[in-house]
Amino acid sequence: MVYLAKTTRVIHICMEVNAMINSLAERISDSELEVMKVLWQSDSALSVTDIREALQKSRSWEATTIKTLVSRLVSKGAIRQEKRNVFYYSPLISEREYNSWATRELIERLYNGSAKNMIAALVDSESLTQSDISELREMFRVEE
Amino acid sequence: MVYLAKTTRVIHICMEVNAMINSLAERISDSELEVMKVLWQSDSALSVTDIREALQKSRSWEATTIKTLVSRLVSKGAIRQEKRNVFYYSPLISEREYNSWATRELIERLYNGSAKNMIAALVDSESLTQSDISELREMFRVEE
DNA sequence: CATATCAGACTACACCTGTCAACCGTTTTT
DNA sequence: AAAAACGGTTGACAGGTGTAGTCTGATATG
Repeated sequence: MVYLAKTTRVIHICMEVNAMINSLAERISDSELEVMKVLWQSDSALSVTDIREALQKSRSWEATTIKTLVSRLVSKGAIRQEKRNVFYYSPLISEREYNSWATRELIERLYNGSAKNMIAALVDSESLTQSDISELREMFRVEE
Repeated sequence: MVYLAKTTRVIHICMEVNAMINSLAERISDSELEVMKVLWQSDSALSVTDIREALQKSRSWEATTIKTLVSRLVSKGAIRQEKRNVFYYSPLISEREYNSWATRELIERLYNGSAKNMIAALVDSESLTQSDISELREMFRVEE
């Protein structure tokens, strides 16, 4: 994990570039992820209020809590803020990228880097429903 | 994640029971996992010294560090200690169980609970090698 | 037996995370 | 214009994590 204590502007820019190039050097925490999901879901940038509104149902967070999460995501280079009247936030890393990064990380951590091992484990831990399996079978039949 | 603010003894016992029944309510951290892996690899219980020896190559941790990790794992109910001359430790949760629990958790977190979505993502992020794919195809052909 | 060694307990400390309150300036409402 | 509401910044605090030092009692060794 990379620690960026006192980020100067320069370092900040580097982080952004970095985030774009190899998608994120730091983990996104559970709560932060909730915020990311909201941003990913929206096609335009959102303000804190927007985010809060979107989360109303699932999480009853105070506005400050969301603000904190958002700030942390900015420091991590996961999202970008853009000043209009108010700050608007949008992701710097796509859900797709993040998911596959995180999945890869898990595979590294637990399955010795072998995706196949993971899938095999899923199959024989009976975590897959019958319909999962048939869809997967379909998928692998078509894929070449 | 379950937070137990002021844990009373009772709650603590519940946690332990819980850990045994449905294998672990708390996450195992990265460093802790290294220790778990060593224990999983061995068929007999190990002392801290044994663990340290096994980790010699990969991690140059001080003995106290390992002891700390081991203690934390004991509190979490992930391993058990057994007094001989010295304490010997062995897993309470199997690697298999842990892996599939953690994988499930990731699927919940990122793929809306659908294992199929995760696998699909892996496939189209090109994280799978050609040989992974053929092995998987094999696997799904045989599975019924 | 005396000393050197070591295992285990306790403590520590910085950083991360979850959650929020207080304060402060700007914008909107009365 | 005064008051209310809102957005942003700072600070906070408890619990988790990475990593390790110190102390104390047991064990091994001369």
